[in-house]
Amino acid sequence: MNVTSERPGRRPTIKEVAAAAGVSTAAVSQAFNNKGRLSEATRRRILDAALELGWSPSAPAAALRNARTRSLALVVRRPTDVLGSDPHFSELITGIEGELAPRGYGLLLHLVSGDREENGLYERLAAEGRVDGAVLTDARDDDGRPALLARLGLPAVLLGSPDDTAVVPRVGLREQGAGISEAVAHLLALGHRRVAYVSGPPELQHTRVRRAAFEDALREAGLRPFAVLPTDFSERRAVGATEALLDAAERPTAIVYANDSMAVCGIGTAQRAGLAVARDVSVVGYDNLPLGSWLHPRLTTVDQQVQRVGAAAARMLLSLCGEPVEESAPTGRPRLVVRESTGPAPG
Amino acid sequence: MNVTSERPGRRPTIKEVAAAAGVSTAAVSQAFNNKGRLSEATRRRILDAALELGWSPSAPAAALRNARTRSLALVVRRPTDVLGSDPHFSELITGIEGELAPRGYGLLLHLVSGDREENGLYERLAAEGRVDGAVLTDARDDDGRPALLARLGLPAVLLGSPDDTAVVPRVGLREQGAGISEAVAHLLALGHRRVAYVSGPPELQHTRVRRAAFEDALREAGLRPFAVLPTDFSERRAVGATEALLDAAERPTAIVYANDSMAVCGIGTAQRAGLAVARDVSVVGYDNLPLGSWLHPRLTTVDQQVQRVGAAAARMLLSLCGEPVEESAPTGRPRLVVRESTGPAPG
DNA sequence: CTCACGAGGTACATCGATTAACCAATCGTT
DNA sequence: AACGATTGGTTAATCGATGTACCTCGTGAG
Repeated sequence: MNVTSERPGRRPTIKEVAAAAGVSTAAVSQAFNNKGRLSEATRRRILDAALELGWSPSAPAAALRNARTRSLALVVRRPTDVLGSDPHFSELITGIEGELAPRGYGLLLHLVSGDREENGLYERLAAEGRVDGAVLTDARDDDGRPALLARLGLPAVLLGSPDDTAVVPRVGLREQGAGISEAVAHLLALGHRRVAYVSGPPELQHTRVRRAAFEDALREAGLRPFAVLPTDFSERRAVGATEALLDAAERPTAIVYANDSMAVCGIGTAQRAGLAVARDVSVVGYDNLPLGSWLHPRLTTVDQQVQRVGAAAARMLLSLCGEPVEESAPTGRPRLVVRESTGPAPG
Repeated sequence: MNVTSERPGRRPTIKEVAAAAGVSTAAVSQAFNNKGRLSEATRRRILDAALELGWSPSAPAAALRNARTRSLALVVRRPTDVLGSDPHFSELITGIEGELAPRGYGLLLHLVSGDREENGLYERLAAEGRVDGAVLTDARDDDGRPALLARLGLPAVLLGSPDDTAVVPRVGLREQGAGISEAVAHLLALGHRRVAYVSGPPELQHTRVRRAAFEDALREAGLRPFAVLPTDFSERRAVGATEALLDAAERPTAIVYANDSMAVCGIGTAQRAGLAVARDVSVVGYDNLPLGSWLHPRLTTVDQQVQRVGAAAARMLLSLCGEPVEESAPTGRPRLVVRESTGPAPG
């Protein structure tokens, strides 16, 4: 461990490694990148010397030379209120990082509050050459980001219904509506007839998909939604929507929420109103956050495997960046997880 | 907008800007860094040309030249089970990013599962010169990271009880135990005498601090803890500890948890056991996650302002990296937030 | 008139790694 | 023995921005 004796902060350079191994810097580079032609003996000697000195190629130098930084951007849009986004993004990041880490890639995380800020950030990241690509979340209708990123020449993937014909490939589970359909079927089988939906922000694409699935599933059973209330995913709106529903003359016997966080708010609101969840009113969430199973009653929800989708998105993006990765689309579809927050329709 | 006509992906370089402005590349650099001596006229001409071409200095090139990347690392250790860490880190990241973004810094986020992996990662980040510094979370007893980072010459701050004499400065609220003391006082005032504590992993430093505060506060009232049960912050252990406590012959009338996530699990467990939280058993959490106020009953908890601490840590670290930032220590101390999960001791 | 000086810029080396082009042995072949 | 091919490397240019040392004017003083 003579490493310890080195003056801290002084990083060794390729030159020193080359000197230590008695070769040229080119040889060192070749040894590390498995290019060129080196005898197994010298290759080993070089790697040993590098290990001894604790050397790794300087990322900025390599990035400058190769025009590739080996890091990807994830920009998280965090509107006014936090609700719902957090655990979702944690899962997503877990999935992404799982693919990046073993390949030596880094994830550059940014939080923004709005449209202009997000776009400006992409411009800057591209102009500065800070990242090789970006993961776009929360596909919106009339989403300007794909075009922007295309113009910037920055590889990207968008999370949403699969569609590889688009400017920017989309990664996600197929049959996005399936989970909601299953949820409605589950409720209908329990005898529910007055079913309401508390949706997310209208501009998000998945809001439309889920809402349509909800309405279609009811229509096929010859029913109409009790109500469909849009929210901005904030606690205030989630609580407000729930209160409005529960205050109705003939209140719904079941409420489906566009995400788990709102469902939790809904459960709290119902309980505060003196109702027993599952017995008086059934609640269904969406996302299958761990949180859902801590509660009493445990939340019936739709699992959409955010983590696996994130991993698939990362692989797709890496592949777009020229990395040798097989880009396996995420298999399966959103699935209902029946727990305790749903029960037979009252009365 | 002749920018649109450019071939995508072809980033302009400083040379082109220099040519466009009719000056040397050195002048362009000086204009952007406010160094050297340039007339106001040429400076403006250069900035205009850069804007026109959409140029920003290449981050890798600048990093190579200056030995500073303008990005910081946050390594999140994510053990077996996720519980508790997620929302906490979301808050932390929010606080950090709020300071980094306006200064053009980036946050490189990594997830690791263990000790060796975390240390190896720091070695690599330092060796590759990928970051200028790192934020260390979850101070542990016998924590090897400060020494490691010092050896690597990588500036760092550690979240925990303030202590700027240490190898690596620590940033956090003062009087870390105050929140727990307040919680115990609150419970005692409500008439509770059998109070239990469900703690976090023993190796974490805050576990010891909070536990000591808990025991001290009870001792001052001439009482002893009903029990102190350690956990690993997992749902399983949180539920298990709660069940053990509630199964006891003379069960505790109040339980204090080392974080909100476990408290939520505890509430669920108590309810499942047929108990009414606040009436039959009081519950106190720690962290003041948004989640706590969605529940019914709303969670009484300790606010430790993770976001503000994160911001302070970021400022401290930026300052260590040579950035002109005033490093204001986070003011205040952990405070009890009384909501609905605590009530008078039963009968 | 000449020289020193400052204002305003420029030329060039440099950061560390990569790679195309090149070169010196060695080997097998006829 | 002579020659092409192969092996195992090396040399030098390059990526884009930055900073030091230097150069060139115009001006004011002596």
